[in-house]
Amino acid sequence: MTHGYSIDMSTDEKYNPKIVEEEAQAFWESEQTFSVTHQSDKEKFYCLAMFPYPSGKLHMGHVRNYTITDVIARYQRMQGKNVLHPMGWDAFGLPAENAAIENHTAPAKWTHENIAYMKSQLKSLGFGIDWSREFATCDPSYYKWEQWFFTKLFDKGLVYKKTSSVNWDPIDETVLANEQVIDGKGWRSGANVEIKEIDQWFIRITDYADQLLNDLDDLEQWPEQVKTMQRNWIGKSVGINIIFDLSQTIREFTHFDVYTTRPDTLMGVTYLTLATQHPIALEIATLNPELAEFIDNCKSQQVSEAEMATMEKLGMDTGVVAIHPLTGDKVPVWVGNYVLMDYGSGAVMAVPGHDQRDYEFAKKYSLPIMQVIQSLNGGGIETAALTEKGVLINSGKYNGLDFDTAFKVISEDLKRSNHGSVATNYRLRDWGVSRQRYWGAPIPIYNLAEGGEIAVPIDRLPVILPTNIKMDGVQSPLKADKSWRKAELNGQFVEHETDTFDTFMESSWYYARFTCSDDHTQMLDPERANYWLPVDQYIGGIEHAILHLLYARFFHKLMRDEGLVKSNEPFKKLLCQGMVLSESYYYQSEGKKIWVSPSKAELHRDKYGKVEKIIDIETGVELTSGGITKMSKSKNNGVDPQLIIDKYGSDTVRLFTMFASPPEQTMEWSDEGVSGAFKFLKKLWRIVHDQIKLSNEDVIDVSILNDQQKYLRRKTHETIKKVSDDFGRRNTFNTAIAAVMELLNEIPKVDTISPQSIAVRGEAISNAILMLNPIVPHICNKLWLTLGNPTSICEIDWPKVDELALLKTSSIIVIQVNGKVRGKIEVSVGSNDDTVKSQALEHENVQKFIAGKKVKKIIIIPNKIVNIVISK
RNA sequence: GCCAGUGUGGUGGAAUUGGUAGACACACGGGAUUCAAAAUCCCGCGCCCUUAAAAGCGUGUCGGUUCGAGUCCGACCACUGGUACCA
Repeated sequence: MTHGYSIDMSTDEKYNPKIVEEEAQAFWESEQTFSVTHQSDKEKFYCLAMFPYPSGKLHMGHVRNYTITDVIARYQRMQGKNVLHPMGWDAFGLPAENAAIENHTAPAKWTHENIAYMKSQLKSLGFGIDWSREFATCDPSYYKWEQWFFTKLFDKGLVYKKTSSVNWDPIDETVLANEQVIDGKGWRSGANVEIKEIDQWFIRITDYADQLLNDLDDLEQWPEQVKTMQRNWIGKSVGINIIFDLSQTIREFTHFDVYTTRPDTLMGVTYLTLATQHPIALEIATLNPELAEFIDNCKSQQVSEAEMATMEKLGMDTGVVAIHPLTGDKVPVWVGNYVLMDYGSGAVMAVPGHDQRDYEFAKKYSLPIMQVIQSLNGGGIETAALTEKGVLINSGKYNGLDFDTAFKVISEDLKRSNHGSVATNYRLRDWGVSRQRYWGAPIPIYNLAEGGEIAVPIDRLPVILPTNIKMDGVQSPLKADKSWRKAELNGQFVEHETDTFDTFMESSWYYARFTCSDDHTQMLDPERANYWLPVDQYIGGIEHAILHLLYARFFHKLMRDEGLVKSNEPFKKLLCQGMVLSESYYYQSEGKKIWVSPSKAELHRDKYGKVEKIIDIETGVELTSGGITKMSKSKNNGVDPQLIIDKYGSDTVRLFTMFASPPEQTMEWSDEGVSGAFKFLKKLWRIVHDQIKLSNEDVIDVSILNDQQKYLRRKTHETIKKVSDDFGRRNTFNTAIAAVMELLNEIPKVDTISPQSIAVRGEAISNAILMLNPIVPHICNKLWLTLGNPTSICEIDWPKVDELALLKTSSIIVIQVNGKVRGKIEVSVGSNDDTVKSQALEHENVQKFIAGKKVKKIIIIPNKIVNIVISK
């Protein structure tokens, strides 16, 4: 270590984090402090962090996430609750396959090594975790129950197989994840990625769309932004399915459907667009080589929504026309690359006058644009589509109708002629759970020789993933292993399904399994699951706001309907923490940016403390700041938590992480901030050791306290009040820490001689230690004993506010003139408004501003502000 | 593109319900202690004018509501997360 200590301090008075932390951790381990069992007589609190993917070692995001969780868990424990704080591993996934190819090892080996290392790191950070409940999702004893549950869903008809699109790498002959497609090319092969249609398994989440939407209203302790995102994602809309007849029959096709939420614009339809894979489009293409070529070219695109929405929209006239269901007019039918066959009916109606994307498409291909809605401010459609709702024009008998009436009348007319009906639609699509990958839970299905599928019988579960394999990056070892695929059922040959589950399956129910992970006879033990669930506080990254949280909510409802749990929702209170950022630095070399780790950058500041020069300490090269960005490999700006733990100890890392910013915001890493946190812990250590030297036996007698002593007592209890609110309700640990720092800064203002002063100081210090305990538990564990307390701080309750200590006799009131601060006065608490008014008007500086002006009115906010409003 | 956020001193951030903008820290400057340094302690620290006090300006930009706006409303700019196969 590079830090010095006061020379006059004896050995045990030095703050040595290594000794203090090892001692505390050994104590918790030997006492089994954090192992819990369900006790129906005690109030429970289930505190859960999103479990980590075992990628190798902990990163700062993990440290932040698990520190927040641990602080809340320890705080709730001090409230006397039975706190469950478990941990496990989200162990299946793509990175293990990539690492396996790179290192020529099996994904299982890599994963288990990572788990062992990361577990040791979590222990060294002093998190109060009940490790007896630990599991990894790649354990057959875990995914067995997931497979069992899937077969239940299969029996209930909630599971089905259908064709859907994937990114296909034609060189590696493999399916690519969206993140493996870079600029339209496969990341490994560099081949142009194509869209391919394959058969996949789906779970009917859309059957639960209404529940998932409506139950959001019951989640009072979820951030509003997350609920809004989920509502928009589910995207419930009421519209009309409209049938367009073809003017001529194409093979067996006489018509097709489109869905619209704007039937009021139906008279403005000037063309219709089919997906390139629409059966009618494919049929027309057999006789139209030009169209066939267009459709073929459209294959070279990706499946991601962002890509679909931003790519150039291309289309082609099929030459076929459809009949407008209201007017009987002929409407041209186009094929477009921006309509996907997977979603909805694979066809859309285009109203370029009132939809911006249609407008741009119509301009590009010189298609007619019609205005059928009148603008409120009289605007036309010369430069852009008019998307607001309004009164219908150019719509024949519908002219003059507003949106609601037009919707009703037009839908009735369509219904009468059997050309449409009102329909509720969701943006949400069914959950595709098939992955054409190896490192996942095998989907428990037998494919029958004569076609069709059945669920693997319960007595044959789990379908075990072979782990002794080699990966080459081309084909999944599961698909390649012919003997694994073979199976026999009732004397018939059947084949195991070779697709594995989406890893969101495992992360959708792990929180429930933690309540009873030792039960190998059933998926969940109802007694324990219903005692602990729902999770009282769930904590994880905002990046999971939609997918993970929606799938987990869905799974919970599925488990409820299977009779496994009683609650409707899995997570009562949700906290989404922000990302961890750090400064990045680079220099230019041969036109390329070479990124240098922040640990190698030396900052030179001017006399105002502003950075004026950055030097690479290894090469002496001058560096440029690349800004503060998310810690990443590509910018070489990651900070390894282990290095900081080794240098300063876990308490310093925990303190800095909690102090740097409130949990929901992004957190910026700063080496100076870390050493500041360490400095504070040394100060805390010294304050306690100075106090015990004062050797005082007196207890506080409130009747004999002087003003100074009363002030410190009030500060102590104000701080307890604030910190309790910050921990329990607001989850703002940064302001809680700041409040304790303020309290400690007040202590030196009280003398060290009078016994009552020493007692009041002692009260402030003891409470500060208790309040800091959830954040920096190792040092508090030690200092609590140093203060002479006989029992461990783990057994002590959270401090209580003495309301009498909070009473004040006077308060400072700000005087404003026309909203600007012009002075301050001290008034006794309970003064009447007239007294306050006259005192305010007499204030010398205020007089300067109101002299010769007419006072129009005076606004009084009790104990805070007097605002004198004068004419200008 | 679409959905959801964020923007405050040199820096991280505070201001919880529309009521003193900058708490608490970091950095920096000055001082004490020291043979010297580290560590520690004390003082100062939004900008501008100034010996000082007072005034003026100031929460991404422009506009609005209000006695009073960082906070509410409208428009815009920049950045971030998600966008269904990264987890």
